[in-house]
This record gives sequence, C-alpha cells and structure tokens, in this order.
Amino acid sequence: MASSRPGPNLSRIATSLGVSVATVSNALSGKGRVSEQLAEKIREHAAELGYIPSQAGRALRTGRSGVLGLVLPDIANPLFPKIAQAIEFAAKSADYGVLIADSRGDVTAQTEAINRLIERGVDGMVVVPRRATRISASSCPVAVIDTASTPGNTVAADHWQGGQQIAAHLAGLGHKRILIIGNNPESNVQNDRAGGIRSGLAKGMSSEMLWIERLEQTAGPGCRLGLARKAAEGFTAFAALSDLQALRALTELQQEGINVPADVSVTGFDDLIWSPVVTPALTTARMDMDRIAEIAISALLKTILESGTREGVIVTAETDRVPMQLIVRQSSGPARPAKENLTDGELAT
Amino acid sequence: MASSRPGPNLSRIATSLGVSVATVSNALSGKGRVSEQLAEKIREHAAELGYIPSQAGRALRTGRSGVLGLVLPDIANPLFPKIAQAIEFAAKSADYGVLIADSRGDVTAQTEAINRLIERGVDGMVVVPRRATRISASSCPVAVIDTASTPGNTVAADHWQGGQQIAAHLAGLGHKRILIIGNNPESNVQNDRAGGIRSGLAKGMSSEMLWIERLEQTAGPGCRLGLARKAAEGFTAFAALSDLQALRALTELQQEGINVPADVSVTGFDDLIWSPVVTPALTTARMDMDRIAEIAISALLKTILESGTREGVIVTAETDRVPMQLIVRQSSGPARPAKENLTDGELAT
DNA sequence: AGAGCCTGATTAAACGATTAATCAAACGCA
DNA sequence: TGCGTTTGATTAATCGTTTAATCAGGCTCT
Repeated sequence: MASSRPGPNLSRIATSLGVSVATVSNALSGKGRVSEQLAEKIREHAAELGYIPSQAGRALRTGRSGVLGLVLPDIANPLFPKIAQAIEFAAKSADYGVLIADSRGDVTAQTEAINRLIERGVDGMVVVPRRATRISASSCPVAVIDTASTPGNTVAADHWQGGQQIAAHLAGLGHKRILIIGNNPESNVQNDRAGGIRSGLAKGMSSEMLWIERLEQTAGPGCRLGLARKAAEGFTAFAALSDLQALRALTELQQEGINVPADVSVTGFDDLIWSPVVTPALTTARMDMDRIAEIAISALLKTILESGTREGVIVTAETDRVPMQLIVRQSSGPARPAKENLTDGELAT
Repeated sequence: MASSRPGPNLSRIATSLGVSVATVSNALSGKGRVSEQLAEKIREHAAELGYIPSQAGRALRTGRSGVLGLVLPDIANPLFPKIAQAIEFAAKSADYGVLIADSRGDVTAQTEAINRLIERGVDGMVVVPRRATRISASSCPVAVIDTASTPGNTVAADHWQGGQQIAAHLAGLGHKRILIIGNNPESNVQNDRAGGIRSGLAKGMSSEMLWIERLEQTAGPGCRLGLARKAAEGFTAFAALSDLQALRALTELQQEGINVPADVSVTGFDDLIWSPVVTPALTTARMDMDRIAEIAISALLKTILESGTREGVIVTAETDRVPMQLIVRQSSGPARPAKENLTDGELAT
C-alpha cells in the first residue's frame, strides 16, 4: 500500500557507491565540498539509474514547493490560452510548475481559488483579477496582471498606449467619427484602452462609446448592436476593445451588407486566435504576453528567493507596463469621403 | 532562511492541547481510534488556529502528491479553456490540484512535458494528445482524451455521432451538396467528425472534402478558401469540422456578398466562445466537456487509489464516448431551391 | 615538531504528516 | 479474582532531502 516511489533515491545511490547521502546530495546540487572526481562519478551513476529527486522530500525540507499558482477570472476567457502558455513557459524556465485555479463564478470563487492554491503550498501566485476586484495579499507573494490603472498591478500590457496606437492608425486613414465598442464599463482594462483611444484622437476627430453589456440588459444577449445605423449616421470606424467584440461588429456589419474595409473600418485588441483567419483579417493591437509573463514570474521569484519568510506581498516590477504592438491587417482602410456617407445615411434612414 | 511555513502544524496543535501528534492526526482524518469528545475538541482547536496540513509532509509519507497533470497539444488551442476548466473542476471536487504542461512545438515537446509532470510527482495525468501521437504509458496512470478511433483513448466526445447530427440537421433543411471543411487530415478527431457527417447523409445527398492546411501549403496561410465558387457550383451547406473553420468560412462568404443562411448554410463544431455572438450565430455541435472531464478524472482516480504501485497504465472508463449536442442557431437554414443556385452559378462563372 | 588551516568526507538533525505497534486502563465474564 | 477483550491514547519509525556541525587527515608555516 505504501506505494513507495519506483525510482532510486539519494540513499540508494549512496549505498550503491559506498558514500554517504549527504555527499550525494552535495555532489548533485554542487553545494557542499566534494572532490570533482567523486562528484563526477556520482552524477554519472545518478543519471545511469535515472534518479529523479523527490519534490515532496525537498519541499518538506526546504519549505518551498517549486510550484506557482495561476488564478484566472474566467478560465473560459479567450485570452486564457496565451496567458497560461506564457506563464507556464516562463515558470518552467525557472524550474517551477504551474497549478491552475479557475475562479469561475463570483468574487468569492476567486478567494476560494486563491485559498486552494495556498493550501496546496504554492510558493507564489500570478493573479489575473476579476473585474473591479482588489487582491488582498494572502500568505504568499502575489503578482497581479491587469492594467496600469489597477491599484496593486504588478505588470501588464500598456493598454492605454495600445489605444493610442489604434487611434493614430485610424487618424492616419482619415477617419473622423469613431465608435468605441466595449463590453463592460467596470473593466479597468477596457477603460484604459478606451481612454487611450480617446487621448490619441487627432484634431477634428470625435468618438462615442457603446457598452455591449448595457445594451444586452434591455435587448437581450446576442442582440444586434445597431451598427448599420451608426454607419449611416456617419461613423466610419468601429474600434472594439477586444477582438471578440470586433468579431461581433465585423460579422454584424457584413450581414447588413456593409463592406469592411471599403465602407467602414473595424479594429480590435488582443490578436486572438481567429483574428488572422477571418475575412477581412482583423487589424488589432497585440500584447506581448511572453514578456509580461517573464516579468511577472521573475518579480515573483525574486521576492520568493529573497524573503525567506513567506509573507503575503504583492510584488512589484521595474517595468509595470509592456508596449502593445499594432498589427495592421485588412479590416481597416481609408475612410470614405464624408459626402458618400451622407448619401448612405439618407438611404438608410 | 529556512522559511518554515507560517501556520500551525500537527505538533503545535498537539502540545497546545496536551495530546500526541498521532491523536491529532487521527482525529482530523477520522482514521484511528479517538473518543468523539476529544476529536471534536481537536477539530475545533485546529479550525481556530487555521490549521492547513502540509502537502509536502503528507506527500512524503503517503507517496501521493494529490496533484494531477494536464497535458495539452497546444495550449493556445481555443478549446483549451473549456477543457482546463472542466478538468480543474472535476479534480478539485476530489481534492486534487491540476498542474499544466504545454507541449507547444513538436512531438518531443509532448514527451518532455509529460516527463516534467512526472518529475513533479503527479499522481496521474490527463493527456489530450497531439495529432497522430500515441501516448506511451509512463510511470503513472494516464487518461487520454481524444476520440474513439484513437487507440488507447480513455474517453472523449462522440465526434462521429456529432457529425451525424450535423448531417441529419442539414438533411432536414433540404441540403443536397455539402462541403466539409477541415483543417488537418491527420487529426483523428476531424476524421471522425467528417466520417460521421458522411455516414449521416440522406439519400440523394453528396459531400466533398476541403482540407485547409493542404490548400494553404500552396496558396499561403490565411488565403481565401474559394467558397464563393463552391457556392456557385451548387454547394448549399458548408460543414466545418471546428468553429474556427466555420468562422473563417462564414466571414469569407459574407465578404463575397453571399448571405448566410439565406443563400447557404454554415455549421461548425465545439460551440466556441464566439459562436453565439457572431452574426449570424453559428449552428454547431457541442461536446459535454464537464462530463468528459468527470469521467476521465474518476477513471484516473480509481486507478490511482486501487493500484498502490505507481504503474504506468492508460486507464479505461466504462463509457468511452459522450454524446454531442446539436445547437441550432441562425447560420443554418433551408436550402435554396436548385434552380436559383443555377442562376447564381451562371452569374458567378 | 606542534599549532593552525584547508580539504573532503560523514553524522545527525530537522521538515510535517501518517501509521503500525505498543501500552495502560477499564470492562466483561466465568 | 483473574484472564481476555475492547477502548483510547501514545511511541516511534518512516518517507527523501537538505544542511549545519563535526571529524579525520594532510598540508603549511613558524
């Protein structure tokens, strides 16, 4: 029943070579004082036997599990794959494992998820917080990835700057009236993106905001956004705050017989999986998740290694925002001259 | 530096109450022989102190880590969120944690990912195998989620039956010529879905296959699929083997001025995040991931608990395929009468 | 030559939980 | 009364690793 692990352990290697376990441990970790010849012999023999150190034994002794937690607001979020991938990659480079915890549901679920991770003994965790949630430092270091305007944010994409890039791109194409399409006004990320767009508008440009969740509260989920009418009113660019909303806008426009990008332009954020393969491919602003993850993880590890005592702090990094990259594809093009829009407007109304 | 965990441990509780650690352990686990009154007192005191058992200590003694691994072919896969969410949910119900491992890249990366998990001491793992990969049983129980036709598959959605549902749906709408759109002919899942569709075609119906990756090898990634021409040739339904391809088809058709579902129908698979929000919303076949995960995890846990010895087996479950559910939305509708298609065909060619 | 100093190894004590083995007391019963 | 059994608790070993403390030689230097 005891199901003792199959592989060899330190003492097996030790007795097999006629040395002490401490020497083997030292040889393999390169820490104590072991002659180079003996060390080499030990390493060889260990490799030969296929020695795998017991994480449990090590964790018990060192007080560190070698595992980080990853908490996500809603694991079904289309952004999740990239985040998880980047975090896992950054963690494994430092020989850490990643334990996932989904906080599907309400805010208490987020707290429960965090607690579960702590019970599992993670050395630290990365939290992508639920909207408008503040992470209370628990009993281990925490890195928060959200957006610069979130208090306690460790590192994130520079959503504001991303918005500015989108705005500059649209300005360059001659667009004057921009409809910004967001999902939820409580999202810090979306507000920063929208703010960035507005701040980047050139002289003579104006914008209006459309929050989908508000609309859906009266019109029902999955309802039309009424973009054809907006186009008729003279909006020539639809800047969604996420590719999911951009996709929704794009298909609705196309369904109404409005051509993208000939008639109007559509842009998104995040460069999600479908962005390059839809027709027209989406112009979008991409975050450098690999870099964000790298910064978050290294800040986390630094805190973990330095502070021996497992205090619950929210770690900080030197760079707290990573620039977004504008990806120009086919969904954005030159604005139609205003007069034609007027004509369209007359036809549509 | 030793960074001893902050919370109380068994011996702290024991001395604090004047009993032995063994008694405390027994009281909390309900295993040994402890009087009900004392047990109650111990439980109370433990809760009061906020006792959290050390996973490391427990793992070291019992030889079980309480952690399962999840290996995914490509974590960036849009299906990943649902899988991870379902697996994590099923695992946490059984008090297990989930460690992720991305096998981004080639087949060797998959093996490396599996090895990393084993080094971390997982008690078992769930593998969604890379295309055309056979999982060689390693040193812990493994559950494989792919498709029924994959040798060694533990449990999966009944992709074949899902295909039949799609076919039946299209047959009911009067479609005669179906274009099946897949990504990669080496995918067992896609082949089963396609096979299901073909097997479900009614009398007088015919189908043709289009593999996107093959097309892209000559025409370049992101190229047009030439669906307008196919529509002109008389195809009235486009059955994609995944919602990602369905989306690609839908937007391409819309861009060409072909109306969905008035002119042609489009269906997909998986009910991915965007399916309900695009216009028209996608008709698709959804897998019951929660149930699949539940079956996989329970089969895994059964093997783990039964076989004390950590052997590397691929576990089996009583039910190896879970029915898919057809979700009918707006992207599929009655087939246009053949003569009109002819007219369109004349116009287009 | 003896005191002191490296060098290269060993000893032994943790870390925290589980669990088989043991033990003391109380109880039942002839 | 005395023997066997049950109950309720303790003792002690164990899992595998790390690491401080110790120790035996060989070496240098005065």
